[in-house]
Amino acid sequence: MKRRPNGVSRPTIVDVADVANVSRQTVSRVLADHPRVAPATRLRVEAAIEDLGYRPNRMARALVTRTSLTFGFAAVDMRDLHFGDTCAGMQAEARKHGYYLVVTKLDFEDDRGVGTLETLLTLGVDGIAFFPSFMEDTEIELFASTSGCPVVMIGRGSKIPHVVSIALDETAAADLIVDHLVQSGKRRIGVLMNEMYPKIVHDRFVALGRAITSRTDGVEPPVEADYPQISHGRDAATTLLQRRPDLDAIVGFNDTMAMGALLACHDLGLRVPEDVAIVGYDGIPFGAITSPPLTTIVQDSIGMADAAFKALLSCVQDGTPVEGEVVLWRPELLIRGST
Amino acid sequence: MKRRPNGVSRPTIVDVADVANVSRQTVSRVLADHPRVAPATRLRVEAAIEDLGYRPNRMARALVTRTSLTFGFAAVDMRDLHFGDTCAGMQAEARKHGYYLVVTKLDFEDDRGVGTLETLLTLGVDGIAFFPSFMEDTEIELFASTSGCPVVMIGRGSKIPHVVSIALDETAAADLIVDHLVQSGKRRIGVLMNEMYPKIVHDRFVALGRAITSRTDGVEPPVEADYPQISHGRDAATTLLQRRPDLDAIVGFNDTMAMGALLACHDLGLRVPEDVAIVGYDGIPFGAITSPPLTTIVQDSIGMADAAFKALLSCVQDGTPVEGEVVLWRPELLIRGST
DNA sequence: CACCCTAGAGTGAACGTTCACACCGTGCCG
DNA sequence: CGGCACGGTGTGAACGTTCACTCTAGGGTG
Repeated sequence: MKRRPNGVSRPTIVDVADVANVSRQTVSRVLADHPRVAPATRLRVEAAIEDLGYRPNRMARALVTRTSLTFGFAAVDMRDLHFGDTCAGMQAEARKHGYYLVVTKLDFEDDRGVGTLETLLTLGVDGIAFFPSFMEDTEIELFASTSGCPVVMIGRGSKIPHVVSIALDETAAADLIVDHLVQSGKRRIGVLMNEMYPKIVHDRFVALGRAITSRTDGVEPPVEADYPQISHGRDAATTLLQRRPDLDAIVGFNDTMAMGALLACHDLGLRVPEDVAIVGYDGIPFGAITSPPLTTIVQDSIGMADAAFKALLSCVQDGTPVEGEVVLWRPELLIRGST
Repeated sequence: MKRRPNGVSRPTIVDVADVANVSRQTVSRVLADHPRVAPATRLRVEAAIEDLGYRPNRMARALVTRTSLTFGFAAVDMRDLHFGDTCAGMQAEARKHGYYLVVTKLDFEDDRGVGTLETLLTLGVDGIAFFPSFMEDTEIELFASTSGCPVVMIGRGSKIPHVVSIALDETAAADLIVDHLVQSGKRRIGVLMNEMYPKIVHDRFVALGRAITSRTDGVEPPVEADYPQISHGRDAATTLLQRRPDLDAIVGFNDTMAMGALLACHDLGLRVPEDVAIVGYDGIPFGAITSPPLTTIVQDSIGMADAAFKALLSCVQDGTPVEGEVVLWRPELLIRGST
């Protein structure tokens, strides 16, 4: 048996076999619910398993089956509620299908995140879902093509070979926001980004820029680009509003940033939404209880998680290689008091 | 090489050995930075590794070394910011020491969580840290004593054999809160709990009850116990305040619950803190931006995470069995506008 | 010159499991 | 009654790695 730091050893399949007076293979068959085991034998084996408190070693199993029934999930920060919800959604789905989810923080310093994904591979996961916060598309493609397992990217709608991309339709989302703001009479729209997720930010920023220029044609300088060095939305928004006091609307990269902008407006004595309207992304619960409550683009994190899991599962089960597919998610604008 | 669903195979140590014209053992020595390898050979092996994109298989390695350099972490919900911060802290610490953290959701339905921890074991982790949301102490003891690896419990200060407990000093925290409320002239204190984490709730509830009875001696019915069926603090607080309109203070199990109570007061036209004072636990960032901002017991999630990691690491390195130790964390009351 | 030591490299076994195959006995069919 | 199918079980090999040991060549020492 296995000797471990606390002095206890875990029994192996051979220990069970000895107790039940059968061969390892018979125990293995019982574990796999194989039909050709005599009922009496099965009972003896099950008793031995119970007695010894035996649990199969998934690593040894994975080594020979080349399948660990484990998927990897990686994001920069699980406390971000959009990432967290997606993670929880995948976890639930995995559980339903007998899979296990190994979750890890995606680390910028670790080769922009590729190193983290590589580590997941060495851990033997059967597939990987991740948010591409820092990685270049070419890096992702290289990783996916050498990974030996299906790879799903969430949050960015680029078409990358060997990768399934699941993402919000940023163009549609930007259109929803800008249409709404323009209808509310807003014309000078500022955009508040966040350097934490440059790759996701980029698409969103570009989409908003396009939507703004196309809607507010020539009336006013259409967009104020801002990649703040400071992560906190409050400071970023304060800086932005001091530099551009004529702004009448601010779109935050996510709800947290937008809530920072809300505070900045309070600080500066600006009324929301009369002086400045504010919009966020994600639809986190806290956004409902700010004053005024936050207008936001709701992301269907659970739906995306389901789609991600199913993509991984079908690849693994069919053995079909991933071809590079983009699944766009339809955004929904939840209009509340801040606009 | 390894055949996988996307048709790509990952090279093994033997592939590297073949390319570099050495034996597997020599490659293994290069990987382990063994001194007795000729410089020329080392270079050849490193080139082969780079060429093939080889990464060692941690499962195979763990199988023979009986060490995976991996710790498991489990909590009910990573989106809870206290759990999330602790997780992030452990992840950072693990990374520093060359360890990998496998994170998982603790599932009530899975044998009250024990099943989840068992699965972590079958995955081959060298140690486990977890929040004991549903498990009975006896179950935890049984698990720990048969686990074969060090086990750290965070969030509950029970002395359990074979388990290191790291927890907030609930008595001290309750004293801080109640002293402060009494000094502010409050006498009828309601307590708002949350059925999601019954085991943590219990200690907190008991500590608050003791503190309240000892401070508000006989003047008024001292404590209103409430284990709401509804998880949302707003509903729970509304119910509580309708049933006990005489309450002049509410303590929430965590900041999220307390924020719900804040909303309930707004709903009912009660002024905070004049009519009802509100206190939470955890010190999450959103608590700073409510109106009024939330008074709260700050938990040092990162410090606890460090302590948990170090406990696991020293057990693994020294091979010393865990004896059952309780580490209490000193609470800090952050007084803001809600009291 | 015999001896031993050491640097550098390789070989078989083991970790805990499953896969492919072989084996044996029994019952049914022709 | 011979043959065959099949239920039930066991055995060797393999998965990818490291450990413990062995081997070889060369150099220093007495």
